[in-house]
Amino acid sequence: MKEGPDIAQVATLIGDPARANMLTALMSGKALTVSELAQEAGVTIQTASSHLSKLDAGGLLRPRKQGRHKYFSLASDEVAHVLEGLMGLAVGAGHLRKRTGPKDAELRRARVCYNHLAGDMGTQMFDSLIAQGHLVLEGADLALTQSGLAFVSDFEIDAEALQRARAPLCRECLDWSERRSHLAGSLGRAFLTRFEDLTWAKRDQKTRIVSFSDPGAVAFHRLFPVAHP
Amino acid sequence: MKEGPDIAQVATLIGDPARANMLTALMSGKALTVSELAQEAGVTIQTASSHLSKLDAGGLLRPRKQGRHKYFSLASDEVAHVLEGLMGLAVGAGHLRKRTGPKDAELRRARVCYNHLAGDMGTQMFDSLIAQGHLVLEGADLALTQSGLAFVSDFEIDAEALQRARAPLCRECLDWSERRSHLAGSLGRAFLTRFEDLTWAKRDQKTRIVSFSDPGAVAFHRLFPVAHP
DNA sequence: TTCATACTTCGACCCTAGTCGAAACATTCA
DNA sequence: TGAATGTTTCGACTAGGGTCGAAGTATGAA
Repeated sequence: MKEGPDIAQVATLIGDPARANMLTALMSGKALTVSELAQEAGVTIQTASSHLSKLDAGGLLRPRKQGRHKYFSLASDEVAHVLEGLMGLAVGAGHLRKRTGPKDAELRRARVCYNHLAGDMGTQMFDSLIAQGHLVLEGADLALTQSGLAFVSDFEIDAEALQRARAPLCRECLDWSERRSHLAGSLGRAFLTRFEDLTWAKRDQKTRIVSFSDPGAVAFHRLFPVAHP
Repeated sequence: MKEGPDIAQVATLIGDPARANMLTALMSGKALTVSELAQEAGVTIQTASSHLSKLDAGGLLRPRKQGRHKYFSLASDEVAHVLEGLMGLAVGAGHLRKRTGPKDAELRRARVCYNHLAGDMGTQMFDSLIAQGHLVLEGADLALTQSGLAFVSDFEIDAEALQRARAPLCRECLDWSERRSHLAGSLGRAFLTRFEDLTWAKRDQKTRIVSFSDPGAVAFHRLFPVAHP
């Protein structure tokens, strides 16, 4: 009956298993080529190409051509956010791909959500920033306080430069494993990058797992203490 | 490659146009029947029933059976949140839905629902009983508290006798004009009977309208005060 | 009881959309 | 230039699922 800009088109796009696998792989934040995504999805390159052009036409991807390679990444934080939300619903429905394995535990502890830190440690960081008064919830929005600005500067992140960019500095992202919020936005990205620069943590290329070194984890917990660990 | 929850299943669920229309209609927060949702989606009732059972199995809906009606609402805020995100991704504006319900103002105000009071005054009574602590929600069930028992006894209703009968004492009933809960069960029936005995109200046999006398309405509102009338 | 309403299940039709092989197109390198 | 690699397009096949008619079940009304 009523037609229009419906959520069905976008959801159908995400709904195909091959495309969902591709999008999940892109949640690592890395840009991947057609061949790589074909392997992730378990289909041939021709099929993958077809899927990717559809995802691109649907505005979910950002393609970048480099020589004879074509790199795809998620179009925006909003896309990643929706995907994370869908994962939460899938977990709630009990539709896990496989039973909880060792990799699953690592994923729950710390993983990459598009380009920022998610999992148990992600929510810990978020909670700690809130508890210390560095971050405040202003209605639906998230804002960095004065003390938060100083805290971030001490950690050698140039928040003011990030603020000048048009991308939102702080955003809340709902965690599918923890069902709680963690920090997204350009600040969330900056934190993860900083962790890597300090060699506190390392991203696994194949999975979305973020593995902290022992001294890195200690430093992390010193920086982001929580009341009841 | 196959880590994390399977977003494809839930996305496929949302991806069908008919189901997407249903979910969009439910974004109003109201509970809708199978027939209503069928009309919203532009499909037959059989098709709608099939879709709704799938959405339910996927954990996206919360069904409530009410006599020969079956009301569906979104399962949680998380579902609504994801749908909102999908709408954001879909280019273009959303569409407004037409409203449903009885047109007659008298029916909206007070009417008989099976054997108990429904309509605006019915939900007022329910809300007031909850607010005064006479009634509590215990999970999915509704229970009369100690103070509620005294309150009912003061109103000369023998709740203990009703409790001995096999019919449930308290039941939640979803209002078809207010789309909110009111009191059903044998206690709900007893309340309405008592209103009639006290000549506070009179029920019209043909139209289901319950008409309160002026002093009856005053007494009713004194007995069941609400915070924001 | 009998009828009416609301919903579910069954069966069959049909059509979209995912899939891959083959081949064309594009880019880099020797 | 030609060979190698990466990606896209075309065509045909096919499975899965959305659709509705008809029959079946459940609840309420007369």
